[in-house]
Amino acid sequence: MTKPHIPTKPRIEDVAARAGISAITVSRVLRAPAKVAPATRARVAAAIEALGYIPNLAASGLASRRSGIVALLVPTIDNAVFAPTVAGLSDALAAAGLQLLLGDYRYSDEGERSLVRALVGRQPEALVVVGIVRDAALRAMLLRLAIPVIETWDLTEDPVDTILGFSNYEAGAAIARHLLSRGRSHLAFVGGTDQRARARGEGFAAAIAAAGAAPPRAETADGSTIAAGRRAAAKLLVASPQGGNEIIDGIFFSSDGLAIGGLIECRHRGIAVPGRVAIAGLGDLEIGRELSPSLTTIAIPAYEIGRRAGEIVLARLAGAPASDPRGDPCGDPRGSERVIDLGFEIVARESS
Amino acid sequence: MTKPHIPTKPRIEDVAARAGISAITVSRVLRAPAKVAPATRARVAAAIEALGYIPNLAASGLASRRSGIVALLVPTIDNAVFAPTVAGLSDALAAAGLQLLLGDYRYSDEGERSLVRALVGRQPEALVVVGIVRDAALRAMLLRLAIPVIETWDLTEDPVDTILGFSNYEAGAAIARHLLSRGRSHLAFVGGTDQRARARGEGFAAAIAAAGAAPPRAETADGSTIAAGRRAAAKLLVASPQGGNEIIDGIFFSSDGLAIGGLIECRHRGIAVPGRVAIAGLGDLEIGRELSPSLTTIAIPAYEIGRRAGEIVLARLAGAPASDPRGDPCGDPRGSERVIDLGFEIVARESS
DNA sequence: CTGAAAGCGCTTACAG
DNA sequence: CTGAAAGCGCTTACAG
Repeated sequence: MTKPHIPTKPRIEDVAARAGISAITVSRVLRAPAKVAPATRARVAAAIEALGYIPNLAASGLASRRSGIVALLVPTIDNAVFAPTVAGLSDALAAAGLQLLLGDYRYSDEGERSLVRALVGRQPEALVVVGIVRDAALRAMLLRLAIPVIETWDLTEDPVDTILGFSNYEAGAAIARHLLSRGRSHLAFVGGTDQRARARGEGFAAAIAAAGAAPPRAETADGSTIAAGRRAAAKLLVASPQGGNEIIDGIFFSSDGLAIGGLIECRHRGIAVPGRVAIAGLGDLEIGRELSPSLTTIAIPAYEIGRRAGEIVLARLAGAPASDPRGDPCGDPRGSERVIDLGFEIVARESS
Repeated sequence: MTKPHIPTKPRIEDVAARAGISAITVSRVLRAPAKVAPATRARVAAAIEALGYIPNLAASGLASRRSGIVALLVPTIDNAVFAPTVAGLSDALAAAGLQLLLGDYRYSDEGERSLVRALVGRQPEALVVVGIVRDAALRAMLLRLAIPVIETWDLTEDPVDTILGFSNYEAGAAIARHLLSRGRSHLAFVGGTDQRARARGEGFAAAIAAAGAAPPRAETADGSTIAAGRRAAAKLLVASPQGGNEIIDGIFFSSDGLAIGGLIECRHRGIAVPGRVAIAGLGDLEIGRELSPSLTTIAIPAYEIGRRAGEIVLARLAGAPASDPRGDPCGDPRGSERVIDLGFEIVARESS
């Protein structure tokens, strides 16, 4: 008596043979079990179990033209502020059995292009991007793809498809008004070079101009580390030769990581916060709440952005129409919005 | 004169037709350009460019049996300590054109099983896991898969295939000895419920026992948040009814996030660190270096773990043999090591 | 240096 | 409720 042969990598045919039926019925048990007789279903299940069969999702996706993949493009995975967005998206998609293919382009334009090509090659059913796709060729490519493309963490009037987030420009403006309302008049901005940080800086400067205050000084920071924040703060806090009039009394850092560096640099230099200088960041990291002084920040609904992006993807895959790119007010009333503002919140704490 | 039709989703056949050659030659241009005549290559490149052709990687993987995917399984993406490992792996794989498929099982055993099945269904060429695979059925499945499986962030004598990391048990023991050497005698451990945190706690307790000191108290923490660290610290710092003899003078938290919570709870309660209680964590987060007092911690080569894991995967895919599971000392001398200890480092700072 | 044939492991209509 | 045929978009030997 020989043991039945168990193939190392069983295919659907092996399961079918063992269950004494055809491959197509095995496929049905996996995809539409209600259409299969209970007895057959049980035999197939037993065969799957016995063989340890795991469907080849690449083959399945090729045949069905549904990959079961949603691609997510982030500037960098190594930034705590995006983690909740990834988690929110992952939660929303997991419920529908969709897998997340994560690409991290390290804030490089060239990296973004080649990464999108690599991700798109996997035939994702939708693409979620942290940020706005600016490259014209890339936009054109995504448009032709005809899959849902959800841009996030920003707003624009002409998204590729749908954008979901908040206005970085308005966030910068709001924190400027907050600092001005606290009596600060010599403000500075510390930000990264990415588009969102720049927009925050522009809004910050615009609100200051609108209030008639002195234009803000600006320092560039690499990344979102505490060390980068310290370096930028150090440059700003060196007393200028012109004297007291030029002394900065409020700094907005484009992210909490940088702002914490600012807080720490002030402590090291014996500069009182908020006594002599007020400090604010963005992201509402947990540590900012716990420091002394606690950090004023702009809270972003990061998890919510991810979750809503996932829900929009699911609705679209389930057949909801894309919104009308022409913005026709008489268009299909079911057409979803193209621009969804989830807002932000100024969280005033001890540092301002 | 009609414009040539450009298909929405061009296939390799469309490119071939436009270049006036066969599909197989297009495939060669993509995979082995040196084998194609330069003139042909140029025509194909022009056609690819004109059509915006992006190869279907699912079809390509199915035909070639090489998916170009490496799967990475992490307990949670929402934990800063693993981010460098993801980055290191991503860096190593990107150089070889391999894509990272990231799965996040949220510390749930059931989630781990179903996630592994989903990842494996994509036919990854290797699997990297943060942690040790303990589930016997899962181990058996991975063994049958016959792909490289690299477990990380821990050590064990019987990895599925290869393990790369450090001894969590020894890390706990080392930090216990450090605290004892600082004259601390009433120690406590705060840790999560995951396997690695438990191992750290066991090593901690064992070293304390070996030194003849009082056994450590232990508190469980959920996750790795500052808030969880504060809660656990608060329980430990309540003076016990028995009086001074029971007062804890040193706490090891299984991660820096928790330890920072401990630091903050002490500050709120007016408990001197390290005066009355010493505090230590694990992970060497940037913030720990900058706090006052700065945080004593166990530095883990997290980026290095990811990068080395990637290099091992690449070597194996390039044909390096798997090490002999039987550990035969006379076996193939090229066989790579099964257990690679990258060590850890006690970073003594002000908090201890 | 280039191509015709076969096949990777599935699913989609279509029949019955 | 179940199955035979055709095909998803590629690549692998094999020829020439």
